Amino acid sequence: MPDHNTRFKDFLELRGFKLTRSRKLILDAAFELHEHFDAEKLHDSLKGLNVSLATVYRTLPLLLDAGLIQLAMRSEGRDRFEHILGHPRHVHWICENCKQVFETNLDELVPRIEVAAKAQKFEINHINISISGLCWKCRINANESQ
Amino acid sequence: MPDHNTRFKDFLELRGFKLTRSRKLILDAAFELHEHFDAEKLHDSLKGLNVSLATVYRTLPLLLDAGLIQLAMRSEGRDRFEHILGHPRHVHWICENCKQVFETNLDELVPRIEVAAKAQKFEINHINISISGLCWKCRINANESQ
DNA sequence: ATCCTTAATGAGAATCATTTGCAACCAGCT
DNA sequence: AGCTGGTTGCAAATGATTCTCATTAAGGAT
Ligand SMILES: [Mn+2]
Ligand SMILES: [Mn+2]
Ligand SMILES: [Zn+2]
Ligand SMILES: [Zn+2]
Repeated sequence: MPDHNTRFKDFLELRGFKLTRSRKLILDAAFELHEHFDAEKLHDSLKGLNVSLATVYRTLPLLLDAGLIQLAMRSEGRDRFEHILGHPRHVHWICENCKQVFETNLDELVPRIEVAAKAQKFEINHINISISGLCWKCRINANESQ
Repeated sequence: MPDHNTRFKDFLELRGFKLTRSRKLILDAAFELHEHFDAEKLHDSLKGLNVSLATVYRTLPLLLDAGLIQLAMRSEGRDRFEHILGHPRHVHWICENCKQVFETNLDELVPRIEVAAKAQKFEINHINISISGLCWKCRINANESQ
């Protein structure tokens, strides 16, 4: 059984929640998508399995609490998530023009953040760093057309 | 005339937009609020001045484009903004329990981010760093009750 | 200062992601 | 197999944000 499955099982047990068919399917779908996803995309990937969109919405907070997924960003009016296990922490670079999202390693920034956390006795649960601007392709186009 | 006023005027002129009564009022209100605000709070601070909420929503993107305000965070389903001029860049530490927001200086992290930006030829427009977890007060309470 | 053109506004309706109510269901335990 | 309280699908509700449209008012021209 994959790591994330046992982790979800343990989490639910601890909370007194039940491991249901829908929850299993949603978790697996979240780990089969190797890109950012919103509730609807996750639901689409379960087409034909009779899992309701409402249940997807209800399960997302559980996966968040369990530390299995995280909110990657909010764009175009929707929350976009990504699964965590197996994906190292990273920075999101979002091009305001073409909306593409690039990722870079976050490790080098973490020690400095942890120092700041210690200074104020803050217990870090989740670090979100997103940087918006123009990707190199869109910079070139912007220069050409000016 | 305050710095932000001339800046807004110039911005609107450059874009061929008009400097209207409502826009002036909204800008001033945004700089009189010295805390994070959402559209409704900004609108409330204009109570009695006959500025519609729709116009507040329409003006927010202008202030963003003009670099006068920035999206600080999204919480409880609403976008929260803050004015920029006079406020140095900072990290947001959000307590998941009491929802309080703390701020720390961001300058030490910026050089590293800029190196990463250069490496991928990304033009930074806005850096957003928010860290969620537990503030020191809520950590104590969490320990006591366990 | 008055005209003119056209963008901007207020008010309310519309949109749409997310949440919720509820009756039927089912996971976990005896 | 029988209980029981959590869970689900479905549909309706919610609420932040956007849009429509008739009316108003910037601001350049006269
Ligand atoms: Mn990512
Ligand atoms: Mn702030
Ligand atoms: Zn781009
Ligand atoms: Zn707290």
